[in-house]
Amino acid sequence: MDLPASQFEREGPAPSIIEPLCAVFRRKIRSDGLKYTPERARVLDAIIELDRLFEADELLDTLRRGDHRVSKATVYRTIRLLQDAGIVQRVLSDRDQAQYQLVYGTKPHDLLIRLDTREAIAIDVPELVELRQRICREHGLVAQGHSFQVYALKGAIAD
Amino acid sequence: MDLPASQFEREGPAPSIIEPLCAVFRRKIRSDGLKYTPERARVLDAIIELDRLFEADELLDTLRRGDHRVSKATVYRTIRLLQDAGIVQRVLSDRDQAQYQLVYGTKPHDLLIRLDTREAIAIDVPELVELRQRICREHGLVAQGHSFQVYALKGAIAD
DNA sequence: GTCGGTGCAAATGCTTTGCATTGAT
DNA sequence: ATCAATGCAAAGCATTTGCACCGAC
Repeated sequence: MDLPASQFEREGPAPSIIEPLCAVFRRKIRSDGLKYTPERARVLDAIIELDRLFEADELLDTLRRGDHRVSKATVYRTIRLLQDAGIVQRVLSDRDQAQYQLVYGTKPHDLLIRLDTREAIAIDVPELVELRQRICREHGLVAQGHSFQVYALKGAIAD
Repeated sequence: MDLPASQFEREGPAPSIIEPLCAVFRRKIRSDGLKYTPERARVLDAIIELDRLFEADELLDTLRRGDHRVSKATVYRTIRLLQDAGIVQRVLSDRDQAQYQLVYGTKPHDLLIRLDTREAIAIDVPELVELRQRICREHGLVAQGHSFQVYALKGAIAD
């Protein structure tokens, strides 16, 4: 597991436990007058298979292991399409490579991250919704989502 | 400087309202057997003058407006030094250019980020400290820091 | 006088783009 | 048959690095 991410609440179509993601993607692609190609399907498959934060690079590696190769250019182009479709989101990061995650149909995660093991534990902090509303109101804005990570250690001194 | 995916409380020397930041920087630089040059001083000045999240680019622009120019290479090299000194920290971001902020002697900043303009506003949310303590206690851990960002829009529908 | 620092330009490394060919519809 | 998609290689950017000269100590 790697560094966290911003999670946004989704708007738009329902989470859809029934409809597979690839179908959602295909529908969106076609409704834009574009074509649903095997390469695009494979990129999405690789993302689903990875099932965690990913970088374009890792996707490329995963895809290379398959029978059919997908070019770097297509991987980047597909990531962009998936972002436009609301299926993938670029996450906040302090690394040099962009990081993405699958977000379609997920709730926002708040994370508790162990600095020693880098383990990330999903936590539920309902009061943050109210908190962020209050903050936004004070600035004349409307909250769309949030990201909260707590960093911790086992048996440390501070705090 | 790898860990901080976010905002941590500083350890080490006191926040120092008396001692100017440049003096802190100079002391650190010299204690490492390095040299405190006018260029390095000017970069730190520019950061202090900007007084907000910044990108290397903006720093360069600010510096160009002055009489003495500082090269791009030196700006990047100095940012790295300032990170090592714990004066500047790279922040989580989903942009293409890295973003940094002054952190020396400051409390962790929580951020309010406008999704439309990408503007990041530092906010103070003191209750998060207590919140994170509670969360950590429930997991038998000790909090070391946290990261909180709220994403918002002007006059949007949701929330 | 010594090293380390600076500016410049070249090199990197991630990401995007132009173009000729291929393929989904 | 059409028009978008693909793969490749080249181009674009942000950032880093090599090197000759410069300056803090």
